Amino acid sequence: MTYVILGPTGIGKTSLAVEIVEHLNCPIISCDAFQIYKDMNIGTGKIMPNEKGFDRHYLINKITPEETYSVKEYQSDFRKTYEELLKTNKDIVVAGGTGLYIKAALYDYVFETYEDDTSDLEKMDNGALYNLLTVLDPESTKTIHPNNRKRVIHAISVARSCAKTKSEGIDSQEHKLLYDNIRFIFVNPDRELVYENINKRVDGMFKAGLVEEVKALLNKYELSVTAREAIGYKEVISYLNKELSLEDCIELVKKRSRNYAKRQVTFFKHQFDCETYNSIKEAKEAIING
RNA sequence: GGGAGGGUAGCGAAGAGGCUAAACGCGGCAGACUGUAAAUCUGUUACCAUCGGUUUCGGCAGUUCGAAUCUGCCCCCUCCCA
Repeated sequence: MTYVILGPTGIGKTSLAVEIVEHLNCPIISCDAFQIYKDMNIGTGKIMPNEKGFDRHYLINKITPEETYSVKEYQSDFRKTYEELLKTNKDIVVAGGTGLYIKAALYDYVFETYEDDTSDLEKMDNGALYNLLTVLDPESTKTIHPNNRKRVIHAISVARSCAKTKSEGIDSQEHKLLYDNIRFIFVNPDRELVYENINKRVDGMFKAGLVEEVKALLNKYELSVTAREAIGYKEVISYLNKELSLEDCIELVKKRSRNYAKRQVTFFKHQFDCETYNSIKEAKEAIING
């Protein structure tokens, strides 16, 4: 059986996963867009080598903060390690907060390889972009909001450089799980509690030396566009650039983490067919008792 | 004690007689999601309700067909001079 543990940031998913994995004696595949980076530890809440369960983890510390990474890469990394582990393990735990990554890994999503320079598109305004999309891939126009530049640009880019347009690609998929025996376990505690945990956790990160970690990171690497998006990192960078006071920086990190947790809940709730539990404890019992 | 400026929805902040249940920002809530996803974007946010209705802009009393906006008194806050 594969247990996919879903839940908003800061509720203790990792420790739950470790307990389960110890109990089941099985590996755990992380699904986290930032724990995949080496040397980004404190801010991502990553498990460390001296902690129990570390050795059972896959897909953490896999790449360097200089590398750009996205769903497509994760999808292939995940499937490779998952299928390999499946050969020798009865159970596998998948845990993480990056919903899209999990979805793309487990469902029949297809990402075509392509290269396209979008600098011409970046210069256009939303209206013009949307008009262009209407010409190149009218179907996509139904699901992408005109203000969502990022997606409009991407859809145009796919339409002009791939064999299929984005909407055609999606149409040709079956929207089915690729693997059998998967249980989606969604831990969804009361909002108030989640926010409280986040606030405490962020304070803890700063006490544990987040600022120092970011300094060291900047020293050692030229951060990639994706790596520098991490909450907790981008704000500390602003602080180091004197664009923010320490106090405002901490508050911002808390706020963005809360907003993020909210979005995660929405995604999990609607994108997966899952069993929902109000607490870590309940989720754990549900898994262990079968 | 003298002078000046203020009190507007959860917070910040516009509005200076009808077009205002009240701009905008933040926060909250809800939602979308197929290549930056810890990203990007949308809706909603006095109260009750389907149309629609009810009560609001420190308080009270006025002026007016009509007041958050004008007048009087009162209560708070900030700054300056004593």
